[in-house]
Amino acid sequence: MYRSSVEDYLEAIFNVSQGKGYARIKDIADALNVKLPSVSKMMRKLKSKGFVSFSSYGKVKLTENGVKAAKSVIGKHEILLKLLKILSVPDEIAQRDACAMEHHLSSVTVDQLVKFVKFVEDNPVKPPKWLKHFDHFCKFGEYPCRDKE
Amino acid sequence: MYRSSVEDYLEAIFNVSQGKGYARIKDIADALNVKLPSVSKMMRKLKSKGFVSFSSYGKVKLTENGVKAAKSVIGKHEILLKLLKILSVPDEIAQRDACAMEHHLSSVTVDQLVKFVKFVEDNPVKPPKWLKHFDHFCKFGEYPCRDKE
DNA sequence: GAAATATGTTAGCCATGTCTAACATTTATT
DNA sequence: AATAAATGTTAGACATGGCTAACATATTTC
Repeated sequence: MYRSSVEDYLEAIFNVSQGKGYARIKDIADALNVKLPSVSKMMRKLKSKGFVSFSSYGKVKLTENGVKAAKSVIGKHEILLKLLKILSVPDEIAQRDACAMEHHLSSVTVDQLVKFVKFVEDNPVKPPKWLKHFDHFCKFGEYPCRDKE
Repeated sequence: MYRSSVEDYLEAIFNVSQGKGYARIKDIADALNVKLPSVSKMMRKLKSKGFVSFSSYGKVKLTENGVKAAKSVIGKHEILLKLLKILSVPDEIAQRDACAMEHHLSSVTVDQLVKFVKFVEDNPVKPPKWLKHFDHFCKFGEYPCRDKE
């Protein structure tokens, strides 16, 4: 596979570090489904970019900037995931697609998605009536009734 | 840039061929913002995959399979574009983001997006009430009124 | 604590897709 | 038709990110 990149690594390191406070090369390799040397190589790059601190055979830790960058990626992932779920994309597929698309979302779009998800989640009526209509529309291909929205 | 790939080329060839019925290497290069040799090289690949027919210094034409593949990419692009526009992402940014994400959408997700867009577009009330509420929510950060959806 | 196992590193290769420079072919211009 | 301009090709380089094989260091386990 050729899709992984700096952002995937940051995300993986962040996730793997939860609790432990650091990541091992192996953890990252497992998380991303790549081999150890690929991780070793990438760590040099990440270090040179100031995203991680680590020395040979040691623990990988995100720097402050690394955490910031990781959170940004994870934020995109989460928001895409929420959107896809709202649109009734099955969980597993939503996960995969969110993962694949997260690198390509501009911040403007992210902002809009955030607003949309908030709009849905904060709606006083849960779930919002129109969403129920959407569910119905998905199942039957037509509106539940001609004058609801 | 490193993001272009077979799918981008197919899309570009399809678009450029509209009307003329074929594409020149230069057209494609301009459309994708790459140099001529990059296109030459990719054409060999596309030809070997059976997506285009073309011979040196000649015209590039999509094969039947090429057209099919191109249309699939373009479909994804369009549906993403529509979704982003519904969510009030500015046109230019929606274009760029749709382009960047189109390669990563699974067909299941595409199906859902198609349904969602259809749900919005076919709604008897135009624009749907909830969408107007969303607009309001975007502008003011709150619902227009406590009992509408 | 010595041997076995697990983890990490280095070196070197592969594939993708980009580029420039040099050369080839077409097409347009005069 | 000869020259100039535009377009296309080839060769060779670079960067990214993946891999295997061989070696190095840690960690277990006995």
